[in-house]
Amino acid sequence: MTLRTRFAPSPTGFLHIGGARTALYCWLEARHRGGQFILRIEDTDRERSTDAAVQAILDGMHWLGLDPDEGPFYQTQRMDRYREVAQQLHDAGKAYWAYESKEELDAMRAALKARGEKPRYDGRARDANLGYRDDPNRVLRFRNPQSGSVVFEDKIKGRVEWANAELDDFVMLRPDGFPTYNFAVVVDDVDMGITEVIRGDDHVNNTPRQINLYAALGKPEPTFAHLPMILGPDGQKLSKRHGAVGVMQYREDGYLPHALLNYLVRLGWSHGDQEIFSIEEMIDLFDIANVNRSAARFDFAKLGWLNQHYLKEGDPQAIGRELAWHLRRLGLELGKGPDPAEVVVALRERVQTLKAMAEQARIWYAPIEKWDDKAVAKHLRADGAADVLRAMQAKLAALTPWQPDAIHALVAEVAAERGIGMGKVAQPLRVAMTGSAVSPSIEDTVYLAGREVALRRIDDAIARADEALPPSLAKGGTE
RNA sequence: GUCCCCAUCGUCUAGAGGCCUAGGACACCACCCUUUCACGGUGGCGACCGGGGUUCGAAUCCCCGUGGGGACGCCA
Repeated sequence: MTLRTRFAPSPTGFLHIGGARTALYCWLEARHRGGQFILRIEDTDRERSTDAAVQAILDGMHWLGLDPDEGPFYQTQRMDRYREVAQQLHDAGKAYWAYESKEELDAMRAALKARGEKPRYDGRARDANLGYRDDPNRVLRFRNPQSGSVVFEDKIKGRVEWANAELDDFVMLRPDGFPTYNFAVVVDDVDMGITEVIRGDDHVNNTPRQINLYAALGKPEPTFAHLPMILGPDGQKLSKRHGAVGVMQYREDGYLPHALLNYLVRLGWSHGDQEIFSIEEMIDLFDIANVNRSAARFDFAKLGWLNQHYLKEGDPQAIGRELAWHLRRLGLELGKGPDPAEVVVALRERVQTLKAMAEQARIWYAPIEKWDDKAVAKHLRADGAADVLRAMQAKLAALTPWQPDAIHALVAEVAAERGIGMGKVAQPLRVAMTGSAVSPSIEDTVYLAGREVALRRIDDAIARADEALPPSLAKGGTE
């Protein structure tokens, strides 16, 4: 029997970062062992499920490259099957109808809790033999064993034992005939031939119920692996206030899918001291049995480091296409500036995200918007700055070919002619090109601007140097 | 409240009784490189939650405590 894993999100929002890791592990486990990865949308909660959320999940998985071998399957399209299995269980005496109202159930739980017991269904309809009748409170409950215990070998947690006395007769079918989670999951996992269930930690205590269901159905149970949670940087449950939780938000924030995948795979799993994993290595080395037992905190700093690593290592053309997406989002016209792939090479050692890269690249696609007064005062109004700029302008106007190396040579030339340091030439020129004292190497900065723009900006800079100083900087206060 | 799970540097982790004076990475600090900012390089700071056992020997095994997390729905 080939291994089959599945990722089964409920479409009540975007693809959560924790869900993305679960999906990744399921996908890796399937790839590693030559099995199949199935996607199933658990949309039986009609109140909260939306089509937009389904699309968001599909988009997120596709962006990460976690495409399923089968699916997506939708639970709402399998209603007949759930009713069929429910009927079968009922006829075999393994499920029964119950009619308690919400109020009655609440009162029951409150009473139990008051006595220091776990709040749960007390099974009052279990042997009442109420049969089927039309009633707004009608639910079908599973007849869970009352004694003994359920034992399973979790691939991550090890041996887990659960007393049946802790479990209650959970609802399988709601009044509207829709299945509940525990029931639908088992029916689907059986029908879809799932051999290995990998899911979040929060499902461990559903596992014994589900195993009892497998037994009632007379089906072999799959193996289980429960992943520890991902916490926010403060150790609390990861939520919106921690920043991005939706996978597509990471694209907008300028992260590469590979970086996110690499970060996620190391969160709870490791292979010795290795930090960087190609997709092939992940597939080759990943083993669900080596996953940690404890929860991990999300660390944006490390994600940023990984992202920059992939920015530096990746193919500039491919990253350039992704950068183009960000440039357009900033409202910049690609036709007005350099090839994004060249921008990638110039900026990838200075930023951690594509978003930051696009913002820094703005100077090559649009006029300078912001002038750093301090930089202007210090470098443009410095003695000799105007002279240096005019000299550079003249040489740049005649330069062939228009290449970074050649531009660098001009800067060195101008500095040598005047017996001054490179910084005395590069900094005024940098401020002229960008409006600020910080940018990539001066030759790249000038080269990417293009000759026409470069010459014009030098004119502008010289004019600006003659303008009145802002009061705060008027008296020689250049620092 | 009841049940379940977890516990190594700030963070992610290595560690399967002696290889541990506990290793790596991110972050942080210092220095070097340098036309700015970065990148890079070198070095530094920094942890086995506490208490009992078991053992010649424990970060590693057991128990208790403490702390954290999860679950207890006609949500998934």
